[in-house]
Amino acid sequence: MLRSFVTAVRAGSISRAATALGHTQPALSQQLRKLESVVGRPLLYRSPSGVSLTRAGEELLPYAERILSLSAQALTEAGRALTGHCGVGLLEDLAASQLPQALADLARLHPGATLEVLSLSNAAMREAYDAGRVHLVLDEVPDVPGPPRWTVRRPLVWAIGHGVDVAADPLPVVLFSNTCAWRTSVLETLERTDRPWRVAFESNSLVGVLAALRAGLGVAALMPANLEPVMACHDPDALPTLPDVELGLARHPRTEGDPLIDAVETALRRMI
Amino acid sequence: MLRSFVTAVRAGSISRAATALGHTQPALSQQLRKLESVVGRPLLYRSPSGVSLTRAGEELLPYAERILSLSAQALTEAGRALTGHCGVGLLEDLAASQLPQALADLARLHPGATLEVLSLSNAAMREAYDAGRVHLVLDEVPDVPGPPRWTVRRPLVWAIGHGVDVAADPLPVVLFSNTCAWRTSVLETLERTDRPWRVAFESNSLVGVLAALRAGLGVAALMPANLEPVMACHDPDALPTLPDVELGLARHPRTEGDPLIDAVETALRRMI
DNA sequence: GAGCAGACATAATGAATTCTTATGGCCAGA
DNA sequence: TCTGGCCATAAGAATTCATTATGTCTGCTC
Repeated sequence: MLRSFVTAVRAGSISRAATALGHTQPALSQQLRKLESVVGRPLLYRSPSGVSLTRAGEELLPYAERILSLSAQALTEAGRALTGHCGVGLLEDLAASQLPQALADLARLHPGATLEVLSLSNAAMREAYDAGRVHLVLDEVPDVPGPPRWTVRRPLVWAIGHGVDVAADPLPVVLFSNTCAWRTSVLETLERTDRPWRVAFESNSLVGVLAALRAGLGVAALMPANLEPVMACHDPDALPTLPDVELGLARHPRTEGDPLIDAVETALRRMI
Repeated sequence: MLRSFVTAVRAGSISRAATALGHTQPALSQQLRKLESVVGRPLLYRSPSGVSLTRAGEELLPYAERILSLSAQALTEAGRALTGHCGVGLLEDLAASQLPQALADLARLHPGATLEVLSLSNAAMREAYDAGRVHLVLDEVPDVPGPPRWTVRRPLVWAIGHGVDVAADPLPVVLFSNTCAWRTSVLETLERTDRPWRVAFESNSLVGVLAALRAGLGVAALMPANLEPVMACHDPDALPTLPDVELGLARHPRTEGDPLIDAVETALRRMI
């Protein structure tokens, strides 16, 4: 039931979620309706182009994801008693999401294991990976320090700073100043649509970008997980649609067969 | 499925859990068996006197409780957008359990509300309650500052300090030094069974008691939620069985009808 | 503007899962 | 030895769940 909800939101449509889950569209449609009757209010806006979250849906989503991740971990890991150490390198945008919390849950389930999450610059990340201090790296595909074992595509969305006029000309844009791989693709998107823009603020950390948004300095491209609901852009035509980003996971070859690293890897794959 | 597990553990037997959930004993028996097949290892020891936790069961239990509490809250509270303030007074043994975490989850679901959890001495608690700074108090029945709206009975269990010999004569006992209502009932139990004992350590905080146990200073009576698995007493005949404690919830009359206080109260009732 | 494609809703049938009733085994206490 | 409490198992009944088959709406194309 919660799985249906989360999948539908991620897929953007009930039909796609249904095929993703290996079911039919009416089955998902019923499940979602039932979930809404349990909650007592609608969770999704239905439109001929797909579904989008209502206010109540936005509040439920993080809890649903947390519950699913806790369940999956508790049911598959309980009593396995893994030990060892695992270093995980994350893209900063992912490190700010609820992914580290889920990793913390996993660590608590295995008191004999230590788990370390860090997000570094590309160069430092590669160095830590080569040195064997970081065993798993989840990052954008061009930047992963090794052949990706699997990849996922995630969308980017616009975040509108507090009080910012979307129609402003030129458009004030808040950017990551470090060499973020989608920095260029965002700017290319703006150029291609002949939209005048200016750099309103640059920061080399996500919290800096979020602070600039809260201060109303401009708009920025973020992953949905880092988007505060009040900053969501509700008019799809106001700004050009952004390209997806492709994330990939690299695993250090020396860790092949390590049960703890296996567990962390499948946890990451499940939660991303 | 998880609900069956948690209820069975709390009830101490599958049959009692079944009636508590309004089902029959074979139904629960099947559910638990299925859960065990999902996890891949046994969660409960079955005996003609009831059930007890295996190692894997002990690990799963806190996660199961967390998942259930998150689900219940997310499904009933999503989109209600409560505001206001609620002060909650807890018995120290409860404040150390996972109850505050669940209250924190509730608070996160209502960004417009503030929630404050504190545990004070009986006198200070009553004063805060009378002054209206604390709106809900969950404590032992003799100590609640007002007529309890509902009560629950919870067992006490023995915690064996690290390396302590249960057969020692006299038995070294670690006690709360503040006027804990079950201090006397524990000592009465020992007296009644003609078991010689001595006070090995007194502390006025739970962390002090736990530290003394870890240091191997003696045995102590705790609520099961605060019992670290390694300290569990596995031989039911080694020490006399302890009486239950009766907890009650008092609610300040001025808060009647407040939706936020309503939500917190039902959350407490559900999780205790 | 007619037709088409994609997306969601609804209704009814069929398949699974889940619960119940009925029964048996096991251990403890009288 | 008998009785009562507890758990396990088996088979039928009931409920839930998913599928197939439609219908409606919107947006897009010609």
